[in-house]
Amino acid sequence: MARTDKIVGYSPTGKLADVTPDLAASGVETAFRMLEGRWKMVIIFHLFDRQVLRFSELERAIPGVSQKMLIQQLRDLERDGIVERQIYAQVPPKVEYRLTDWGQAMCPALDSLLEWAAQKPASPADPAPAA
Amino acid sequence: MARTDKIVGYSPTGKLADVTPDLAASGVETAFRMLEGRWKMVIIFHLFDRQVLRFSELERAIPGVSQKMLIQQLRDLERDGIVERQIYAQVPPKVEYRLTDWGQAMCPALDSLLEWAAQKPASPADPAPAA
DNA sequence: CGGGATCCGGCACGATACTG
DNA sequence: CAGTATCGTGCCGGATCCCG
Repeated sequence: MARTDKIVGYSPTGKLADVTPDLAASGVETAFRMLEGRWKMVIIFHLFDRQVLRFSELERAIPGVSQKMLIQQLRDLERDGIVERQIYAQVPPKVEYRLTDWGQAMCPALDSLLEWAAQKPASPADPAPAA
Repeated sequence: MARTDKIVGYSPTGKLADVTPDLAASGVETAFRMLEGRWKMVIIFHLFDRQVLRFSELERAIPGVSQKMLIQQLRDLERDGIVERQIYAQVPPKVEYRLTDWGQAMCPALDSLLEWAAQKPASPADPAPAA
C-alpha cells in the first residue's frame, strides 16, 4: 500500500496511494467539509430514508434543530449539489427536499465509513462494558 | 435502496439501509467527528504515506501548523485509536507516530469518499473553467 | 408554512513564549 | 526535540424575533 516516490498530480482513479499526502488530504478534506456540520448527516440520512421531505417534516423529524441551522445546512447541502430543493408556488408555501443523484452516490462511501467505525477495536482506555 | 419499515437496532452489517436514519447518522457522525479538524487528514495521509514520522518531521511536513494544533490533533487521533505514539527514553526526546491497524483500515473508506467527491458533476453554479 | 436576520456564547483554531 | 501554557480571535451553532 505504501508508496515512497513522488506523484505528479491528482489521480483520476481517486486511489489514495496515487496521490501525494497533501493532495489526497485536501481532496478528502473538501469532501468532509461538505458533510461536516451538526445536522447534515441527520438530514442526509433522513432524506435517504424517506426520499423526499418538506421543511417542516424535516424539522419535526429532527428534534432539537433550530430553523436557522436546518435552513443553513440545507442551503449548504444544496449549494454543494447534495440535496435538491423544489418550491411550489402555493398559498401555504411548500418546499420539498430530496437527495440529488450525486448525493445518493455518496452512500457507499458513508457505508464504508460506518463499517470502519463499527470495526473499531475496543480501545484499551475504553470503559469496560460491564453490567 | 429506500426502505420504509422500521428497524429494531444497529445493524452489525453496517449497511445504511439497515439502520434508522438517526442511528446511521449518529454512527457516521461519530466517525466524522474523529476525523474533523483542520489537520487530521493531513496528518493521517502523511502517516499513511510515510508510515512512521517523528513529531518534528510531521511539523516540517505540514507547513503552517502550530505545535499546539499538531500535538492536539495527534492526541485526539491517538485517543481515538487512529494513530499510535512510541516514545524513546533518550536524551534528545524522540517520539514516533504511526497509524494503527484500525487507522490504516479507514483508508478504503477515505478512498470511497475521494472517489465520490471526484465524481461530482460540475455544479450549474460553478464558474465555467474557461481558459 | 417556509424562510430570514440579528444577537450572543462557546469552542476550535491559531500565534507566541516557555519548559523538560 | 517534543511538548506545555497563555492569550486572542473567528466562526459555528443556537435563541429569538421578523418577513413573504
